Amino acid sequence: MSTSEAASSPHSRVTIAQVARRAGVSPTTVSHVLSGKRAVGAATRGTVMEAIRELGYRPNIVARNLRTRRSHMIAVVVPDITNPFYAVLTRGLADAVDAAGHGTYVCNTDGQHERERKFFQDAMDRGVDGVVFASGETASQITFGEVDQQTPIVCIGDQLDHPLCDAVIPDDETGSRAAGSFLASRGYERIAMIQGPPHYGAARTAGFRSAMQAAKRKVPAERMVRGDWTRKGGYEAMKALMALDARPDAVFCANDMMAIGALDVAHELGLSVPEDVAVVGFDDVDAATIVTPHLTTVRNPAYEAGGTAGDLLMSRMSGRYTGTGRTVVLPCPLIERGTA
Amino acid sequence: MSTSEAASSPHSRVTIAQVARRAGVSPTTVSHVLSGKRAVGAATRGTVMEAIRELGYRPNIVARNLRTRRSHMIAVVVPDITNPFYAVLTRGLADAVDAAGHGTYVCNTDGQHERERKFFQDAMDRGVDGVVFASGETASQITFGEVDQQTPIVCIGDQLDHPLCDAVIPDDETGSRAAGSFLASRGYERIAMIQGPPHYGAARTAGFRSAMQAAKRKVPAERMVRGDWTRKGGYEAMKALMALDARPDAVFCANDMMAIGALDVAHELGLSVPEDVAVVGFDDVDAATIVTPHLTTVRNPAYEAGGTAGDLLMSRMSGRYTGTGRTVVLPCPLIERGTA
DNA sequence: ACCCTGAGGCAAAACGATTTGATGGGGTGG
DNA sequence: CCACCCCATCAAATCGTTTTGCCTCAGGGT
Repeated sequence: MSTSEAASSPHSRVTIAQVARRAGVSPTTVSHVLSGKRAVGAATRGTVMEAIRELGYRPNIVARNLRTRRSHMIAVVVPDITNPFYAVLTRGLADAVDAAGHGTYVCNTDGQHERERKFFQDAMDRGVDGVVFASGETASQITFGEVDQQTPIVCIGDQLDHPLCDAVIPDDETGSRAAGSFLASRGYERIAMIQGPPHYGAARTAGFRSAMQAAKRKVPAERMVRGDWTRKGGYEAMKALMALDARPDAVFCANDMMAIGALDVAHELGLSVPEDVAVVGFDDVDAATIVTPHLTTVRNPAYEAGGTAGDLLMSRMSGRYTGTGRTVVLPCPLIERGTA
Repeated sequence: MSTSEAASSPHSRVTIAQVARRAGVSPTTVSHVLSGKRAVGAATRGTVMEAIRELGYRPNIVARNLRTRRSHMIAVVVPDITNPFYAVLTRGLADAVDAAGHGTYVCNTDGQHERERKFFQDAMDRGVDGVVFASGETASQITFGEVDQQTPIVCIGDQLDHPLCDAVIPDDETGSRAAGSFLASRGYERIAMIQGPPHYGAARTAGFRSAMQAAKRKVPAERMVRGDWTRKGGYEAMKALMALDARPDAVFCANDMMAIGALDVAHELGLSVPEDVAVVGFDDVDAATIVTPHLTTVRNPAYEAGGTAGDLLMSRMSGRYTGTGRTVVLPCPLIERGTA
């Protein structure tokens, strides 16, 4: 009894050949009714469909991938999925490509170059159809090695030199300029900035500087300090700032987590925000509206970035676009809330 | 600097056959030096390695997967990767299985049954080596259909009836009891609870009730309200609670986001926490230490849950364990902070 | 001398699909 | 009635590995 029916064949999956035999046709025909790549007679199609249903046939995707050289899988390599920014970005990507039947393979690099390389290689070996690279600002040639000319890559937040990979970059500079101008227009005089670590977040620093210059605010070196993107780093940087002789009356932070650390200091010192000191962040993570008062910040469009990355990828995968690397820049609007 | 051989094959990848030809051996031998499944002479091995290096050979993983019926890929299906709890869980899983060379394929279901099924099917079709299911509390038989007896499944937060799939469940009940007892021991009298939606989070409610009974606190029905896990839901539930004639002096919330919503209400009403009203949450998300005062809560060990899920999976995949479904329960310790 | 064993290697058969070239059959127009 | 073309179908090759069975050659024990 076990040979004849579907449910009774316990562990080996049904193959296309079995369906074909059952329907009294060749495997080719079954394949064609499934893919629709060639016409199949209505009667035959019916018989085949019937057989498929009866046997509970499910195509073996691995075999299909081998033959077609498409995996319908996209790798996204990020520093840490635990970081809300990257989680949202990943979700944006997933939503964008899901409809087309693509899965997303997530790689956490912790920002380590070694792991970035390893995962990139791994993704290539696995035959993913595309990779979106959002880890590290230095999407160097070295990371990718000799890029397989076939599989598209899109870098988020950085522009790779390679002509065949697209880039989506949030407009950090304009956003930061807006933040700076806003603070100046509010009448703050001694405006400081907590930057990212050396070699990181250069655009945010540049935008801020440009705004200060336009507003005729001097920014002495001691008012430009650095943090390591974390809450703790922001806390320490703010501490240093508040110990200055000419205490800043406003602080622009290169990301929200550091801004939250800065607010910790303000609370600790009994300073009221924004009266005694204003704070502006960058990213607009969820936590920005959890802290009190709600954080004024610049929105970093993570979800949209992931989405457009997916679109760029798919336009190349489908062959709809072939050509030199495109760059789409996303606006980063200022969001006024309670801290400035 | 580029190797002349590797670069000369412009777009088609090097196959094992080419390596074999170059080394003057058969593909079989190359495979054996790679896998070590059979002994290979030292000299031959040297020649082969050399050829591999020169040609820049990388094995085609898809082909390997087809033959070996292993994909070294694990699917994790969660409601939403954007939710910090699941992000952390996913990271725990990824870290656990990465060392063994397994990738993680993330599926967002938004809690919709339909998507849960679809992704589960999809994962199976793709030939993943295992799936951890952390979406929905109702990991029903229906979701899985007739489970392929081959590929292991582990459910997080729920115990599936199926005997062959393992479960890791955070001990919600004990944790909630601890929270309840704690509030009682602090002398709060009119203790309320904001539960999850109907049919969800039953264990948390049960633990709380048990604690109330042990502490001889009556909990009238109007003090047991429901939210939908969100901040907004918590806000509204808390509003209702605070409008009661006998206003509660302590509120246990079934998760942190609702607790944060509850705190919003307290602030809005000018009530001081914990003097006027105490609040305790559940989960210990990052935001718990961002809100002021810091949230007293019960820790939900997301990272560990993901990790042990990975371990359970791997022990089955390797054949180290075969047998009926195991259940490991993880403790949820109370973390005292500022709101109670 | 003979058997047995283990090491080292190869040819060929899977794995389960897709794709290509060929083939037969039926209609239509000349 | 023939030429022609299109539709439906099939057999066989292909994708790039792994794995199985077999062969040969050496060496050691009896």
